[in-house]
Amino acid sequence: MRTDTTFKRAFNDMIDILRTLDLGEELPSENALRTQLGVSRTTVRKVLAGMSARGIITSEAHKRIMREQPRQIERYPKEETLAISEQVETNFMEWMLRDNACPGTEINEAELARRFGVATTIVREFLNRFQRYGLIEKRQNAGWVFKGFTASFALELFEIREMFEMRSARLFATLPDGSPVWKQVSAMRTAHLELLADIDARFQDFSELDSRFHRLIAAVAPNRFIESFQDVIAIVFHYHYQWNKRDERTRNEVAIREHLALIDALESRNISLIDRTCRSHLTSARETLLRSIV
Amino acid sequence: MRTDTTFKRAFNDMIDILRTLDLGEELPSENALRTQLGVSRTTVRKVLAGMSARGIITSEAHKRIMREQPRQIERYPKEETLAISEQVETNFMEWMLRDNACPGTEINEAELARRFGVATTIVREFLNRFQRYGLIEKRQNAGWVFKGFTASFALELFEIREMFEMRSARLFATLPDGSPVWKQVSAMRTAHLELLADIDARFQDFSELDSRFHRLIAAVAPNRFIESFQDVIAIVFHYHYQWNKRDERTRNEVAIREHLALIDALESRNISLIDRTCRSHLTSARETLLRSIV
DNA sequence: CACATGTTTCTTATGTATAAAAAACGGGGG
DNA sequence: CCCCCGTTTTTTATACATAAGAAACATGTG
Repeated sequence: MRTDTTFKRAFNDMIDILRTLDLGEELPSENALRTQLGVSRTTVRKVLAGMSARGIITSEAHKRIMREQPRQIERYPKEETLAISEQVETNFMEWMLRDNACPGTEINEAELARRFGVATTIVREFLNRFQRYGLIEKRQNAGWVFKGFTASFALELFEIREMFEMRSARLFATLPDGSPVWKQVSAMRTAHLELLADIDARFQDFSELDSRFHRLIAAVAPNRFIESFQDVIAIVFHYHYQWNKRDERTRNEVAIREHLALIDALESRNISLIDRTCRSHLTSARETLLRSIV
Repeated sequence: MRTDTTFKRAFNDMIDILRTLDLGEELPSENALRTQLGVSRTTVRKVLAGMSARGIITSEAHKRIMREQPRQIERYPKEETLAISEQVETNFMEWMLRDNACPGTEINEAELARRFGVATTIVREFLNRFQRYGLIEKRQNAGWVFKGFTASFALELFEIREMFEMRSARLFATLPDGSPVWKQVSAMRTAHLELLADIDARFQDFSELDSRFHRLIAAVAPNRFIESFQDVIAIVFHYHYQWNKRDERTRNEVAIREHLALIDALESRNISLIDRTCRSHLTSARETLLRSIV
């Protein structure tokens, strides 16, 4: 009943590993592969068996040899490497953000399960996890209510975000020169500059950089609740902007420049400058989001 | 497969409703009872059928009459009125806070299900919901890790709590005289004074009052993420202090006095006084919690 | 004896089944 | 036509089943 997405993902990854080997070369041990692929040895063995069956490697006694370069053709398609629970997330976000989904809509576990073609258990599990994002609410012995991806959602989200982010940014002013964080900040600046230099081609890479940037700032003083809130922000932005591409290039370019200003401010250790720069970035991000909600 | 806890709870509640009626009096309509009991009409009818079967009421055509006062004996025991998912919560919190459960302990869905005598589905569902409290973490394709009810958990919790609470408390300074909130604040003071007057007998009632007090403060400017965080606080305090009774009376009395001081401060609209009083209460609550963790 | 591979056992991810509860439907009386 | 009650349909809460994956155990080889 369980899908073999872990196997398929590992299989695809193994192709990349094999491509680094020469013909006739001996493969790493199962345990080494286990670490490289990040799966259990059981799955490693299944992958190796698959490679054997395709004639890509040969398994002699206690020895596996590269026989033939695997071709990209052999890869499993991306969809088959996603666990059902991940597909449900995508399906649901799409339903919510792209289709109808006006505030107050009742969410029906059974119907979603039918629509997505999965078991109710999975939908239920997803909704239970998704609850923490503040977009749905459960009613006892009945279904869920969708509260809407509304302006007030965005405002509440940003109120918290501002509290958290200002708290972390301010802490930078007190960070000693020797802290390893400064190196990461500096690397972050480089990454931003590189993206900016090639913005026309790479503007879509910003989303991931954005998330990494804000996580770096928060990580200056770890707090599990703040980190968990960043998951909320990440998922909201990821999916929302995935279906709202308006002005994407401009939007991202503006944000990059704001990030660079904030990096300068952090390095200056000037607390009032940090405050101003950080708040202005958040205000601008909030306005951008609000404008795109309508 | 599903338990009939909703029915049993409604049945017990119905006994209380029937006790307000005279013998021979006609019962309210099914719809009216539905609202009073907060369940579906299906369940109301099941309850009525049960009452009929016991001879407590008679059902003539389109008319139900009180026949006999129900006795308390007829009540279902409390345990049978709790949904399995609620029992699992209690069981789990008990396992976590009272039994072993040191940081890093691996949590095994299957084993917990066996231990609690329930289906794995339910345990899984519970863990998924419980994840947001920041005490457990999931590892892909494997079990969960208990992060420990540690000092750092308490510190992180209180860092957020302070941010949120100070934010709300400060807003009181700008609240107009006519705001209905002031009535609620004043009622809150009365409730505290009453509890204080009878502290020796009622000190255990504080926990619930505490939660209501902090929710009232937060409600001055509703934010779903803050409200959701208060659930975290509520559950942590509820269960933790349920098994840590040391100094309970003193602890609660101190907190009541701090609440009263905060109420005075709020009413004064003096922002620096509010700040000071609020922070000092939170500091004291934090220290109390830290002391009880050891 | 350290580490690699082969084998067995246990756990998780996901589907299916079903009683309980909710919701929808429908007829009848004031 | 609105509300009440009887009936039917749909959905949720919970149990159980099973393939995939992880972990534990066993055996072999340099």
